[in-house]
Amino acid sequence: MLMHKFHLCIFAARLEKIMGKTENVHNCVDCANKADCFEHLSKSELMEVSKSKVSILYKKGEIIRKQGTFVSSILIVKKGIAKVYKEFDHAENVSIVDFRKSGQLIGLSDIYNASIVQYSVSALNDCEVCIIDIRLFEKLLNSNTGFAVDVIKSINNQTCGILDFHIQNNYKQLHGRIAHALLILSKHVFESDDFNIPFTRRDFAEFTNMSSMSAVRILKNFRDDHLIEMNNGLIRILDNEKLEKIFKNG
Amino acid sequence: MLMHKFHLCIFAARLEKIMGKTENVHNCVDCANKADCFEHLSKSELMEVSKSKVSILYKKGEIIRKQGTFVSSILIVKKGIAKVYKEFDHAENVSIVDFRKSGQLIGLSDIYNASIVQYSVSALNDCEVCIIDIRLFEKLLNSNTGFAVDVIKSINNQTCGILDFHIQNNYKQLHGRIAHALLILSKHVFESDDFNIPFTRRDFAEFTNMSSMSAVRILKNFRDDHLIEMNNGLIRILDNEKLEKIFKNG
DNA sequence: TTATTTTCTTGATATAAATCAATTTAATGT
DNA sequence: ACATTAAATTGATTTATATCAAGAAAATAA
Repeated sequence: MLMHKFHLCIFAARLEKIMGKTENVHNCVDCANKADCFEHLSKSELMEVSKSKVSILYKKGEIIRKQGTFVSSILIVKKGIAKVYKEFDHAENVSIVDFRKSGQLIGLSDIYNASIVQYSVSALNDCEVCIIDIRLFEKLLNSNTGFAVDVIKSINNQTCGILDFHIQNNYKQLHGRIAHALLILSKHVFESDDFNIPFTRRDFAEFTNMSSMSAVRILKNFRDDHLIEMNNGLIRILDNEKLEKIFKNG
Repeated sequence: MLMHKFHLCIFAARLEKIMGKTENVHNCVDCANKADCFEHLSKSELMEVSKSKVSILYKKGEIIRKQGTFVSSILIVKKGIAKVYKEFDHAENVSIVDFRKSGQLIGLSDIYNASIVQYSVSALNDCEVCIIDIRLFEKLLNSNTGFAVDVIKSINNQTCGILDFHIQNNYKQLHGRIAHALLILSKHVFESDDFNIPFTRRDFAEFTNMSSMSAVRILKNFRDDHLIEMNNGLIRILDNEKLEKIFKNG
């Protein structure tokens, strides 16, 4: 039933694009979830974005963008949390690169760089995503310095954290890695000490580069030691300081 | 003796800056090792860079930029190869992030991002480095869209490769990692199948995140199997295909 | 040059983490 | 509500890699 409703939504959005409807339901000018860099666009530039963008709903687990396809757009997460991940060996192995939430951009690293999508993206929970033609995005970059500067800011902000996470991961052993992941999730992704989200043991494993059995064991350790609580999907951080300590000590 | 000469060089360059000398020996307009993004600057903009930049010589092993200090400049490698690395636990542990060579920029990821230097940089061999005030760099970004676009291009180009290397590293075991490192060094850093450079076993270990003993063992394996040759500092790749295979199979 | 420190090398041992295997629990589709 | 598939769990075993230790070689300083 829900599935059905969902497909209708996608269909409607796609139809809108196909039909060349010039007025979107959601107007970029008044959008509350605008990415930071769009603040520097003029009203007319925003109108141009409004006219050419589409907004799509993705159901939990759906693939939003597939590694290896041609780059054609920049995405902006409006609702939900998207998971950015790298596939290896024909998707047999996966490494989660980052998470993106409301107001955050996806695909910035493809601009003027690769014509091929470098990372797959899927919906961790139900997501609403705005899709902007990359040619429009690049046109705006070429005509608006304030915008370009803000895009540089966004890129640096994103990659700095990601690279750091993965480099640190290399240096830590399992307990430190899971502690790190929990801290990142609570402080930067969900921004709360408890979060109810379909974040599986496997996601933990793919985020921290370990086997899912190891992730299970360590999460169990943490639960036994009352550092966290885990009940049917809800994760709650009970002892931030101890997690920080475990993270720091490797 | 050489040391002495070197210190004089640095001193001269620093003196030049202090004295406010308006003509540098090396003029940015005619510089052959310009970073790509400088190609889009006008002659007057390049003259401005020329006037305010300094060119410094660093001896093999010297620290060019130290993690944790305040960001004040963007660096351009003119000669030699610089090593960008992250320090952990008060520099007891180190992870090499990237290498930069002639025409490549250092510090792009700090622009409009962190006020604190994120990675240390040292000279792998003798280096000549141009130092540009970050305020001038940011001023140019704000006034020249072509320049901003080229900087985005450079940033994406750099970070894409770095992130990929480190994510893949997490997934591979020792042989695969060393093979990967050798391929990166020969194809992208030194751009030759043999290179004579002070690249120690420890550098290999810090680049691929393993103990230096493991690096020694695996390099020995590779030498015994005639995949590489190593004699007093010279490294020569003998069998690219086999290395590729080892890299791919993990 | 000799002395001294650092890096390299190798074997033996310890340990962390993956893999294998088998069961339980939860999620999903019909 | 049932059947089916997928995810979580746990113990036993194996494997990869780090650590320890001690000597050789090389680089650097005196």
